[in-house]
Formats: sequence, C-alpha cells, structure tokens
Amino acid sequence: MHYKKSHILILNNVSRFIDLTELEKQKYLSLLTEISVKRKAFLMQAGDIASYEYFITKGCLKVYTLDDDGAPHISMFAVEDYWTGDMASFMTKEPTRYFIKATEDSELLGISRANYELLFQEIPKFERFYRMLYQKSLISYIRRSNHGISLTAEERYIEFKTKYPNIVNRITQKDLAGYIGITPEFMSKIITKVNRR
Amino acid sequence: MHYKKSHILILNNVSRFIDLTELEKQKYLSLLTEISVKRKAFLMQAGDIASYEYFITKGCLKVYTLDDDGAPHISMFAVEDYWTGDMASFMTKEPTRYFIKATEDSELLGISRANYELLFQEIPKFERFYRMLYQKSLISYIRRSNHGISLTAEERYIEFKTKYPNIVNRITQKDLAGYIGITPEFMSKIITKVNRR
DNA sequence: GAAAAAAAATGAACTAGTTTAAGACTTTTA
DNA sequence: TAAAAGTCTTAAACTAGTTCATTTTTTTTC
Repeated sequence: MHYKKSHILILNNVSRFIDLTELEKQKYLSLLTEISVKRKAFLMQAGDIASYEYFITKGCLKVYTLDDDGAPHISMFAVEDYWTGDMASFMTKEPTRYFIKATEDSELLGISRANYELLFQEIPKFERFYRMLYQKSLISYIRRSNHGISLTAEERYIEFKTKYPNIVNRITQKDLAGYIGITPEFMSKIITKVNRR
Repeated sequence: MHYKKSHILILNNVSRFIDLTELEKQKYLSLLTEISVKRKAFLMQAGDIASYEYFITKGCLKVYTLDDDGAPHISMFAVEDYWTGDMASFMTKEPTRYFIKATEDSELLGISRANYELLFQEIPKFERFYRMLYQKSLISYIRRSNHGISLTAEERYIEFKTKYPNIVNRITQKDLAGYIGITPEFMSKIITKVNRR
C-alpha cells in the first residue's frame, strides 16, 4: 500500500507513540478531512465553535488572541508536522477566543468532534496516542512558560531563534514580537542590537 | 466496601472521567503508596529524578524552580484533590529542576513509575483517564498562560484572589509574589493599594 | 511596474516593576 | 519566653519595556 505525502506525514507522527495495522491506518485516514487555507485566510476566528482539531501537512499558521486593547498575543506558530486548534472549545463546545490565520498557503488534515469520539471506539489504541501526545505537549508547555518567565525579551528572542531557526525566517518581525510578548518597536530594537554584535 | 478518606478522595477524582468496578478500585489503590511530608520538608529537589507522581489528600505544597539569580518562581500551589510532580522528569528520567516543598503538614498518594506503566496494562481504562486529565490540564495551562500575559501584576493578583480564595490565606505574601511573578516588595505595594479601596 | 498598504526603524517621553536598604512586625525554635 | 529568623512595609533611585509620532523600506495588489 502506498499513501500520499500528507498521509505518510500524519501516520509517521502517530507512529511515534502507537503501532497501527494496515487496516487501522486506513480506518484512521478515513476519519480525516483534507483542508486547504490560502495565505491570510482564517481557519478559525474568535466566537467560532472549534469543530476540528488540525494537523498541518504544509504551510504555516499563527494562533493568537486579541487582548482588551486589541493587541495580538501569538501563542504558537504551527508548521508542518504540528497539531493545532483550540482544544478548550473543541471539548466544551464553547466559543473560542482564538484566531488561526494562515501566513502561507497551507494544507491540513482535520478531525471532527464526531470522528474524534468515534476514533476511540474504533481504535482504542488512540486513547494511548492522545494520552502521550497531551502529556508531551503539557511537558513542553510547562517548560516553556516556566523557562520564559525569568528571561529578558532579548534572551527569549535568542532562544526562539536558536530553537526554531526554520520558523524565524518564515514569519514577520511583528508576529515574532507578538509571540515573544513585546511591542514590534522593541522587537526591532532588540534585533538591531543583537545583529550589531 | 468502605474506604479510608484519602482513598475516597482519589477514587472520586478518578471517577470524573472513568467508571471502575470494585475490583478495579482495589487493584488501583494497591498500586498507590501513602506518603507524609512535614511542613518545610521537601518532596522533591532539583537534581532528583522524579520517581512518583502525586495526588494530595491533605495539606499544601509549593512547586517552584530557582532562576539563575536564585530567585524562586512558583509554578503551582498544590492542595487537596490536586495532582502534582514533575512529569518531564517522571517520563524521561532526567533530573528535575523543580523543588516541591510542603507549606503545611501534608498527606499524599504516590504512584511509582513502574506502577504507572503497570496500571495501563492492568486497567487499560486508565489510558483514557490520563488522556482526559492531561487534556484538561493542558486546557487550563494554556488558558492561564495566555490570559496572564496581557494583565498587570495587580490584575493577576485580584484574579488569583478571586479564583482561589481558599489558597490565598494559606500561603505567604512572598510565595504569592513568586507565583504572580513579581518581587515581594511590589506584592506588598499592590496589596496595600488594593486593600485601601 | 506604480500605487497602496504593511512592516520595520528610530527616537523621545513615559510607566510598571526592580533593586537596595532599613526598620517594624510575626513566627519559629530552643 | 527570649532570641533568632523570617516576613512585611516603606521609600528613593533605577531599568526594561511601552507609547506615540515620524520616516524609511519592503511587500502586496491591481
């Protein structure tokens, strides 16, 4: 059996934690929906109810909220091989406070709420997959937010650049500022300063 | 069958997500270890390898790291009905960077790494329990860190006080500062200011 | 490929939070 | 129950990051 590129990518991702038989692979893939988003288009907007969780097979998207002053706070950049969505809204069916906007033409595989539930019934192994996926996300989330707290903005910038060299040059400086948690003006100052060295 | 108080507490916690038979309950409880920590004693110290995950049945503990300047950053206060530990170290067997110190005499139920693995073999339902527990933690973690970013220290203080009125008066102002992410001096100013209203 | 829109740079005035230091108050311990 | 240790308060000088306003550069769009 040979699969299309996007399917190979997601099956590989899943195989980090669980082994699937050919039949299970096909069953799993049949529960997914292919989605395309053009650059600047929204995959999700505040007020929507998240009815999918997404896996990115191509492109780049930014996940962000707007604070009371309308300033964007970017919580992640999602590129190939990343999972994204708003799990809170997906689980509770409450409206999301997030925007997810493509910064490049992107391709995704989505799983709907109904199929997500079905998945656990059909292939209980997926409880384990998600248990381990969430565990890993939780670990890196905790690590990031704990580590970030004691660093200056400049240190956080250098860290991001070192950790995600492939992402840095795919996003604007303004969006990076929104992720680092500072104003674009201060981001500009930091970059000038760091490059001067 | 009647259980001791601490066992009722943890079974209740588990039953939020999965139903266990009497036999499964007893099996589960048999995999747990009872642990007592005196006030000011450490449950975990940086450099240790976390060999347990903990459920608190009585008391209060603070979970924190020390930054390069030796300043404490408190990531959570764990009280009755909370889970705590360092999942990263528990999973990877790498040394932890956390300290967990009891701020009151405390009682916990611990699950060892070996028993945690065993649990999934013996009662596969627990994959689901942990999947849902981690999912829920992830949601509140993301919510907290995203929400916190746009608030001033004063707003974060008021929010904490409103959300956890029962915790505020069990901890020192200094520890609260370490949690809010400010100096004890500034915490003192904020409290004076807020109370003056 | 010109016009419009968005992003980036620069600088001056400002503010939330830090640092340092010292004294008052509380809690712990012997 | 006295001494020691830790916590809280106050205040002045300081700094990382913001705000606002303007100009330059880059990207997008028709």
